Amino acid sequence: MEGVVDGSGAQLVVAELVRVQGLLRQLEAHLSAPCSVELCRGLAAQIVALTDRSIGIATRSFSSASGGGAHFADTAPPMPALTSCTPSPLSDGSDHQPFRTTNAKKRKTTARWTSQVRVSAAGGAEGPADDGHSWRKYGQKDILGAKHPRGYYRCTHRNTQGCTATKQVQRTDDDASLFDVVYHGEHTCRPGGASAAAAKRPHAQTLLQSLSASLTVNTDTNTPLTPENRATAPPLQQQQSVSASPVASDSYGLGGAGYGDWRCCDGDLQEVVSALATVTSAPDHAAMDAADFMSYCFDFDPAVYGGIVGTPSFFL
DNA sequence: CACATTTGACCAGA
DNA sequence: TCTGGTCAAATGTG
Repeated sequence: MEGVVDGSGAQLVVAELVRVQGLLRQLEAHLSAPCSVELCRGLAAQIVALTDRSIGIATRSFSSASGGGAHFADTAPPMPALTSCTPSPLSDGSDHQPFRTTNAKKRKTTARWTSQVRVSAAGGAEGPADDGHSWRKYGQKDILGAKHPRGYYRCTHRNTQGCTATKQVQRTDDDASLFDVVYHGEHTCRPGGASAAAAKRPHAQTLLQSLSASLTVNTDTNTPLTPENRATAPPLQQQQSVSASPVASDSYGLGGAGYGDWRCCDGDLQEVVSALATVTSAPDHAAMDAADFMSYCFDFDPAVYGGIVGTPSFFL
């Protein structure tokens, strides 16, 4: 793995995971016998808080590592979750292009963006590390006030698979080894380089997705928070955890228990326990360093993505 | 030959 | 009018 993680951070993460596991066992014991809902709720809240802390530790540990190829977004903005990107026509109707029917040069609205990350160059390469998708450069612009031009990329499979994902890459002014990468839309094609990394974490996505859904329900309607009903959900800040972790605070669901009107659903606690227990009892989890933990729990691998950190895709 | 990159021009929103 | 996002012809590469 390319990313270098300091040992103290990894130890902290492991220690936190051990505590999570202990709480899960307590919760399991309470669930097997009649118990106070409030007690279970309290345990669940502790588990959530510990999970957030673990993620935060892993993030900080990873970002402070020196010499590695990975850097985390230091100012990751809150990310509006877009369930789909508006397909843009492949041709438009400018005056001198008779085959165009609509205007594709129309500037996209800011609401279309999905994530912004800061990544490092791969081993001194000219651009950021491979992010697992294949991109085709379609433009470059000098940006006012910026030292370096901005490159515009779209998914190579735009025409063959209708994938509308695009990204913008710009070298940062203050550190030439760092790049700001803004992704638009979502990939509807199959990634290439990420497949190997995905194979390393066979069930983490599914488990954490169900965990997220289980932890976050509307207490008025008793319905889980889903991409479909998210539009009617309360403001994002009511769903966020108090963790300072950029990953956790940008995520829906995990930090949702106990905050705002969206609380842990008692009936789903068993599922939560099962999901968290599986994650924390993952093979060799005790030997995981921070990077491995992040890789296992979230949909990215520093070795593949060069340290990209955004909202895990399954939270979008 | 197919595909990717470069680059000047076009265009719409601010 | 300025700025930034996109187009598309020209060019490069394997």
